[in-house]
Amino acid sequence: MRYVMVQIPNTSASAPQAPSSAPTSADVARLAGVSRATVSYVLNDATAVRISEATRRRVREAARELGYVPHAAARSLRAGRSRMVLMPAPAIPVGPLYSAFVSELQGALGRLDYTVVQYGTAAVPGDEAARAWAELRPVAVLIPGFGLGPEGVAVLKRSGARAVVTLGPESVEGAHALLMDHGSVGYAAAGHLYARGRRRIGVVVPEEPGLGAFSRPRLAGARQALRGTGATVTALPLAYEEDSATRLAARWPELGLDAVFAYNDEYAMLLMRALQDAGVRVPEDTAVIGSDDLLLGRLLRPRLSTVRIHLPSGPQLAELVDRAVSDPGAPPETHRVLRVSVVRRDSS
Amino acid sequence: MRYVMVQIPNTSASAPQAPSSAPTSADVARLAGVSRATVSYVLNDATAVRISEATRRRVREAARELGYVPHAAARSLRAGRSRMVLMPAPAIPVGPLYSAFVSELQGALGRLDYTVVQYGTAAVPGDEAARAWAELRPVAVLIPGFGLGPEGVAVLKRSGARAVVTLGPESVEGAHALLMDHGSVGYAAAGHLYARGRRRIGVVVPEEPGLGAFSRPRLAGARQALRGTGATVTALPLAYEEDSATRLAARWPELGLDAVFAYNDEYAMLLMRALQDAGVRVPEDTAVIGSDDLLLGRLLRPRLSTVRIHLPSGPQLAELVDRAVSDPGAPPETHRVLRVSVVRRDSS
DNA sequence: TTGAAAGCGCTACCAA
DNA sequence: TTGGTAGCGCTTTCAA
Repeated sequence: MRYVMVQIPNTSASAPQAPSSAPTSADVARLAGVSRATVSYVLNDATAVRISEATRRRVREAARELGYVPHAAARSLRAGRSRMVLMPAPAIPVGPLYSAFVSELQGALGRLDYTVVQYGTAAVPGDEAARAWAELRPVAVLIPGFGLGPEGVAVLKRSGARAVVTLGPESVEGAHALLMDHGSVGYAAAGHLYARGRRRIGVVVPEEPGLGAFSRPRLAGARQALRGTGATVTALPLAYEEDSATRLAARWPELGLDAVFAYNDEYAMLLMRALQDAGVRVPEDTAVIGSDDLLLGRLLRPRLSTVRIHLPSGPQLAELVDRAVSDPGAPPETHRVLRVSVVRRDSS
Repeated sequence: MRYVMVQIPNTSASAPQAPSSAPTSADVARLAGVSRATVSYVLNDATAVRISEATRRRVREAARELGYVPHAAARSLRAGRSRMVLMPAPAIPVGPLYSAFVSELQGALGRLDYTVVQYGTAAVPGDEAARAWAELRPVAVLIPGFGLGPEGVAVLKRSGARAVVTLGPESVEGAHALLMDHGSVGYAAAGHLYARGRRRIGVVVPEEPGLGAFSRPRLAGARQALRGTGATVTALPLAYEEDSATRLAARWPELGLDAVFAYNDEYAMLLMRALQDAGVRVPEDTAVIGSDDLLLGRLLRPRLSTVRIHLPSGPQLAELVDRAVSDPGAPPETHRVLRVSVVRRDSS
């Protein structure tokens, strides 16, 4: 006859509250000497049932003692819905403007009792990614940028997302849209330069991949602002490196430009320095304007003119999300949220 | 006799695949004419069972047709574990350095088949937040910054987190630690200034809340570098605004400093401009050094000296996480990951 | 005032 | 090769 070693599971009676695994509401119930239902009532402050104060205390005490933490997945599985708002993290590093916006938005949604989660998207193409997001069954999805097609929206909605909101250059069929038309940035910049008497205008287009989504519309906006005026627009590819700026500045005489919209303040600072080093006077020979109104831009001499960009307020967007969640049947709203204003300093 | 209008639920036989709710594996099974078990086998490419090619195709076809997306919560509830790595989003807007690091890390973890999720923490105090994170039952938690106590770590572990890793200034009982000792930044900066012959050294301390976690150790590091040398260290509160810098620069003569470590390149640029405007010559009267090696710092004249900070590589950290998850019993590792090097340019 | 039990969607064991 | 089924942790009727 042979004997076999058997490992006794440590949830046996001999080890009442083994720390090997997370305590469940059943554990709490056992310790408090009540049913699981009662535990649920107490911990969720259910108003429909009346539980004696003594029982409440016992349950709370037991939960605290065990370090009970409810299981969100189990809860939302049972409930059929969650309070998770999913937001794919932008693939490219994004500036302080956007960071502040996201942070404010998270706060506002948190106050409405949503849990905001940024999904580390990496570089998965649109409708593929939508499936991954849908697996989490978020109640709402906020998608910065673009790359999501109507098909992706449908996947999300079919899997229970009650609100899909895109924050990007164009609206997508079936989703709410916060239109951030970067064309207006280029439009404002070019309009300003034209008003200052400039007629041969360069527009910096970053070579960094991933910025095309912003730079293309900005260039197009500049073109549109000058359409029919006789002024010219020249696209100027530029990498975010000193070398690249130096090379571009060296070509300046042959380009014959009298102004440049440099995509944003960082590229503007880079280019302006290179131009000055190459003997181009700013703003006399060439006017320069950036965007984003970074503090650092004000430190240069001449102080950098810029296009200030106003993103929507967090509470405002949170409100939209909440409304959409409450009434998923409502037709998609489209808001143009990117407001823009020119801040003229000394470089233009 | 009275009649009552009854709304026929659209999951009835008359509407086989109503889009009202997300299709489940049972729906797929029904459409394919197989059992739910078979659906699970096919869609998960289970190797333990052999399913005929014809059946596989039928199942796949049905899933595609219904737009079936598996329910992650149900899956991990059943499995008892998830592949979610949770990372609280830092409360304060953080620079490109850190963004790049996070992005790289996400990629690396993604390649190891983890799902990275940034939890919008807002400003919940440490051990309170830990409970919220624990509700999601992540398999690992990466905590940037600090503010989490041993109690929080325990909560996370008890609720199933197999790896808890802190990325911050000090290690926490029970958790793996990637020690990012910002003292070394101050140490390197002050050491450099001393080696350049400076003896009365200012250290900028940002007034912005939330930066204290970085600025305090940097200041302390500078003090430590100069301990016993006879050189002095003066803390210089500075807000990230032109006014504040102007006021500080106005006090410069009375401060009698011959060098300043300006927290980082941004504050350094701000202060250097103000100093120059106030007639202080850089580096002759006062040497200036920042940190982070921003491109923009090279654009100033004199070019800004800086302390370059090297964060750990994403794959390296991903490896650590994966190891910790595989072997949760292993003792916590502590790695000093913040490497630092001085880049001298013209301002020091 | 409390408890028993069903069931959310999924996977894995065991039988057929 | 496929199906039946238990059960993960939770909430919520319905009964007692």
